Amino acid sequence: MNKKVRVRFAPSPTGGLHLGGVRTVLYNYLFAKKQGGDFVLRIEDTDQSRYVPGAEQYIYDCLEWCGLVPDESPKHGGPFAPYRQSERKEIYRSYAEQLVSKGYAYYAFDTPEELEQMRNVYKTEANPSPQYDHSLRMKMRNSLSLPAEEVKKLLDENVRHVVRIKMPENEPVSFVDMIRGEVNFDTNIVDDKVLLKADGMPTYHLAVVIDDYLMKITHAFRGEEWLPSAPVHILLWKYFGWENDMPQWAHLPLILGPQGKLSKRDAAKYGFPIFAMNWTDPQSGELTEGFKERGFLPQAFINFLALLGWNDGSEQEIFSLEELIEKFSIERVHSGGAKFDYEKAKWFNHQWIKRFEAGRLKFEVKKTLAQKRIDISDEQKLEKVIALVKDRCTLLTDFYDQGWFFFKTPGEIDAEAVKPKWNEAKKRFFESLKEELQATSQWESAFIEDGFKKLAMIQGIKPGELQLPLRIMLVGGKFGPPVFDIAELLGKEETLRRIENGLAIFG
RNA sequence: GGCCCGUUCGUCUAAGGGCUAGGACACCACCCUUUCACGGUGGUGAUACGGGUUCGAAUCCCGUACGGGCUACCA
Repeated sequence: MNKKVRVRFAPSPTGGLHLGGVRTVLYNYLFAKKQGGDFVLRIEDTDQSRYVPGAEQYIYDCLEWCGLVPDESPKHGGPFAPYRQSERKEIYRSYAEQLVSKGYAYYAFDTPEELEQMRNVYKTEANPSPQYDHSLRMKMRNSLSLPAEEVKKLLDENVRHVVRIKMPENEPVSFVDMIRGEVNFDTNIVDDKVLLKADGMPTYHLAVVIDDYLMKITHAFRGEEWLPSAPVHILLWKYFGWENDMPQWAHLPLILGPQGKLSKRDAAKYGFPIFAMNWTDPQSGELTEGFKERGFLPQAFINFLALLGWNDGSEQEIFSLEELIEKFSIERVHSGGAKFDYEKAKWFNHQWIKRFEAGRLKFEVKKTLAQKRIDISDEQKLEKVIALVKDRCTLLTDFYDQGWFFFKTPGEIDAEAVKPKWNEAKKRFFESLKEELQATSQWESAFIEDGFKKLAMIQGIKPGELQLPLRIMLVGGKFGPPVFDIAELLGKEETLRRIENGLAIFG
């Protein structure tokens, strides 16, 4: 009997979607799709104090850009709605109470101040962060330590309280991680985690177990930072009596920055993006640039993320999403963290730009140019420009630097590159070139080059010495594709105009 | 401090007991190119350390070191 594969991702709408998050989605998605299963997106807004308006929509936007569209989500709907945890409050409460009545959890009435005090009192050098656990719980104010009638009174009076799991003493917990193999813990080292907060919202620990169960999740992938709390989740599955339905776990390695874990500071310090798309914090107004806006193609973004911690064992590096789905295997995911290398990320983008036909890039390039106030009316010309310059573009934004002069007459001209070697003979050459081009009816790169070289020979000047001045006249500087290709694309009229301009400047 | 996870060129990684440890990014040189790139050829460069097990260890085991994560009414 094969259960249909269902994997889930549970982002919290607290800000930008970073590389680690996208990669987790990607691996979830690849794993599910490979087996014809479902990719479920659940919104983890269990902490309303951290909820950022707009962040949920932003997550959908990022996933859509990446091409990783969920089968079920608050936005897309599905058979297990609602998928937003704030809309499932009642469910969590009743399950938490079930746990209390079974004796696996208890009510705790300690105030934040009392918890703070506990931590200060029991803090020692050997134990810098004392935990609310089996050794201390009887010294705190909860339904285990307090007389039953007092507990009842407190509950009747609606005194603020939480539900905590009662972690057993000295009980080994082990599970098999799909990436790491068997992982063992001792329950002594984990504290009595809060399951239901005083505001009635669940913590991640409770929500993840209940929702994975109710939504029939078969595989749960998440970041390595969750490994230490895995025993809490394993125990909850057991306490609810759902052990046979527990998903298989995979804890993905972290993505690291140049010095330790990848952070927004790294992004600022080293000048590379860490979010999929631009994220503006609605509170501070602070903008963090995304890969999309930096000029990445989603195919390249997905490609390099997939390879950051996984490979198919061959030497292939360029994969489409379809190929990734076909070749992905969780067994080949690394257990060690991977440092993010922006240079390599750019290389992937370059590869994708090169492999795409000009027509396929047209839409994106047009947008990029529009941002630099170059509006395209002639789409055919744009396509030709793209075909001509794309091999030298790493980011989509490079199309501006490589191609703006096809659409705009250069204002500033790098005259210094020409003037020192400028003379009467060269002036005469360009004047006669102008006349010859004027007269020609054939306007094609090879033909122009041929005429140019013949004329140079007649006048006794090396063509090489004349190419740079021509280039400067046409584009304004020492850059761009082969100069006669530029002339062809520019058209006869514009080429002649720019040669005239150049002659006026060089004298 | 405690617990957990990890460790192959600078970076991402291949090699799951057996050739001179392979590839990619980056870097360097040469070629191509009378611009800048692309491209081509070649080069520098790694099994953290110490013990075992074995005819044989990057690979299995133990210890050490280093790195990372967790240790919240955050996820």
